[in-house]
Order: sequence, then structure tokens, then C-alpha cells
Amino acid sequence: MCSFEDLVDRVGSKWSVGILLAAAGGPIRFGELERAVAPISRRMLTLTLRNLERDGLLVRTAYPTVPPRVEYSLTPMAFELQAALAALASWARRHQADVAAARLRYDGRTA
Amino acid sequence: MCSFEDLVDRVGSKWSVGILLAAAGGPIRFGELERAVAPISRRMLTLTLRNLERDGLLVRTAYPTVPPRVEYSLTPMAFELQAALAALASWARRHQADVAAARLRYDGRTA
DNA sequence: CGGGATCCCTTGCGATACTG
DNA sequence: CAGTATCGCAAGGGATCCCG
Repeated sequence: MCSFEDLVDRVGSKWSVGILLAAAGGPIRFGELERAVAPISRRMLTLTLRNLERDGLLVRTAYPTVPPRVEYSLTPMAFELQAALAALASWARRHQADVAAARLRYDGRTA
Repeated sequence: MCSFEDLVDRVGSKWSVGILLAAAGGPIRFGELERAVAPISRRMLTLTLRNLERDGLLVRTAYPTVPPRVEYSLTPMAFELQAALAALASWARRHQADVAAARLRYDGRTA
């Protein structure tokens, strides 16, 4: 019902958000992604791209040139998703110090 | 730097969001959580609770009664996080049909 | 350049059993 | 009631090599 589980499964994979962020600035090539989202492995980059494409968040465009050139760009849906993710990023920035402090306290008590 | 990775590691674990949601209505007991976030295993419930507590998102209060009674409640920080998560949930609701359609198209092309 | 295929290790997580 | 301990499988993901 809540579909939140599905969302986490989709976007919660290790590299998805990083790829979405890297593609936010317009179409980006495979090799550029590989550097932008480093240190992602070639394999995981491919797999994650496929999943994002499958979910309709990314569009893959292959130019039949030589050497091959492939670009990935966000769909409108993905831009909306980014707006929502921005709220999360904002929270993370505002509270990262608090979280770090909480961890220190917790680890100190249990050490 | 971006700390987004950390955030995903923290909140992106399989049950975290469900627990946060279940605890949003005020202090909740271990057993209640177990039912609310079903079908979570006892082990994962404990582990996830510990992690959320460690990050300062949950407060654990144990009452030295018999039988024991333990309650978990959200911290102010966690309530703010929920507001951000609501944006994500909203996106998921608005686009779940689009995602499903995209998958059908993708799977159809590749089958 | 942009992948696919294979190998293998690590991690997450469920099942089960035991405890204060 | 609210955990902890141990086992074991399956998925996630890195390394490497190969290909159009």
C-alpha cells in the first residue's frame, strides 16, 4: 500500500542517488558518470543505469558513431524526484553534526 | 562531503522508514513495533532500533517493571526527517503508476 | 568507448533457540 | 516482554577479462 518499500528498493541502492545527481546537469556520458560517481565499478554503473532506465527515471540515447557515444538524461519524473531528494539533502546538512554527536555519545556509552 | 551516501546508508536500510513511521504517533513499545512493521524479524527490529537510537533519531526508554516495558519515541530531529520523507512519499504516490508503466515497457522491449 | 560475462567474497537478513 | 546468540543462505557488489 504505502509503496515506500518499493521506493527505497529503487532509489536506495548504493549508487542510484549519486547517478541521479550527476545526471541533473543535463545529458551525461557513460565515462563521465564513471568519474563523477567514483569510485563506482563499471559493473555497478551499468546495472544501476539499467534499473533507473527501467523505472523510467533515465533515458538512454546511443549514437551509432565510432567510437560509440551513449548519453543518459533525466526524465521529467526524475527531476521531480530530485526536488524531493533535495529536502532530504537539506535535512542531512542541517543535522549531520547532530548525528555525529549522537553517535559519539552512543559509542561512548557502550564502549 | 555530500553526506548523502551516509544518509542513504542510515535511512535506506530495509526497515528504518517503516519503524520511523510507526513511531510517529508517539511512544511505541517493542511488541507494538513488531506488529506494526510486520513481517519484520525480531533480530532486524532490534538491530534497526539500535542503529536509529545510535544516530539520535530514536530514544529508548526502559521501565524497570516486570514484565519489562520499553518504549521508543522519535527525537525532534526525526520529526524533521519525516517531513522530508513525506515529500518522497508524495512523489512515490504521484508516480507509482508511471514507474509501473515504464517497467512494463522496458520488460516488454527486452523480453 | 560502452558495455557484457564470470568469479568470488562480503553483507544483509531470516530462522531458530536461549535468557533476564 | 524484550531482547541476545548462532547459523546459514542469498543477494549485493567489487575485480577482472573479453567484446563490438
